[in-house]
Amino acid sequence: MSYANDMPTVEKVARTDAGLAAELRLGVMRLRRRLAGERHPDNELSLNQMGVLGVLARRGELTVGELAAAEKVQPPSMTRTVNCLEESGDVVKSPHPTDGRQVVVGLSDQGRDRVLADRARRDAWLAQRLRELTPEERAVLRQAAPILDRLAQQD
Amino acid sequence: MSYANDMPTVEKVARTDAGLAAELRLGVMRLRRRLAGERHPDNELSLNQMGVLGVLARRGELTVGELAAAEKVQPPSMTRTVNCLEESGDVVKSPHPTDGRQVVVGLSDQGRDRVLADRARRDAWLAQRLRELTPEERAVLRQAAPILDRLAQQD
DNA sequence: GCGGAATAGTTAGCAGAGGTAATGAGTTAT
DNA sequence: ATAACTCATTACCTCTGCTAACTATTCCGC
Repeated sequence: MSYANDMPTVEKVARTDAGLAAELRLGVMRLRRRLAGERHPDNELSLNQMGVLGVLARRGELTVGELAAAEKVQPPSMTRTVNCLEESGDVVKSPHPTDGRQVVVGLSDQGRDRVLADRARRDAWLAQRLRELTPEERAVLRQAAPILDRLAQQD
Repeated sequence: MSYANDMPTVEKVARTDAGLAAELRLGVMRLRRRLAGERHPDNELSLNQMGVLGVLARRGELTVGELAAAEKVQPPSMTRTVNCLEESGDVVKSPHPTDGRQVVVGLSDQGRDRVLADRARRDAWLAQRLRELTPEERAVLRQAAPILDRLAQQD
């Protein structure tokens, strides 16, 4: 564990909750920025679009509202993302069978293909970095990932 | 450890590096989104501005280029953020003593006051959530925070 | 059954934060 | 002295999020 030595940016000040909050915030913001930047030319889908396709791949067809809740965005934002995905032919919108207000969104065949191919490329950078970590560090992140997501899910 | 049960969004698929990458990406993106939203009215500084003030508070005066590198953004983006902070009186720009091309950015007294006051408010939401975790979970995040930041730092 | 409240989605408009390309000013090297 | 490079800035564009306002549909109370 020598990584703290050459890291002037994040010192070991995460002792208090406030300190941990600050460190976590910085790390999350920077990592997300890097992730957004690591979008090769062959990957025409944005991070958000990939996120939506990923949720659809995991959970099957969902309504716009459910997608918005899952991704923790407001409905209008999800409408835009879904419209964009529909235009590119990756998702299909269909009317809800019993409730005429709702719209059901599902993956198209193209979208299903794409989510696999693009996910591999999309996560290549991060997966490569993960591979460069020690097994212990990976274990920490493996435990941390669901906690992070849970933090994001809370009201 | 029962949290995985009521979390359909993030299953325990983070066994492979690719799976971990995907989970981590989702968690980071969602948490960052929540963080950006949790900005009370009395907090007039944006997340990025806070980030820059935080770096200056830790590392002292830096040039625009160094700040851009630290926050992993392109120089023009940092110029804009710094200009905004200068306008609000939180940082001071001064010419580099030996190199006329560079611009040195430092915290003003007001900025130094503000970084303390606002950081407390800014992290209140996250700190509160952290307090609701178990000590073990906090320990995981405490280990994870520097790893996340290190992932973001890598070329 | 019908009229008002609630809900789902959309549209319109705005702000923040990021990027690239081109420019200007200053420094370094030939 | 001039050519080449570096740092910061300017100009412009994109993406992604938000709120507010509107439409369409459903649900509820009478």
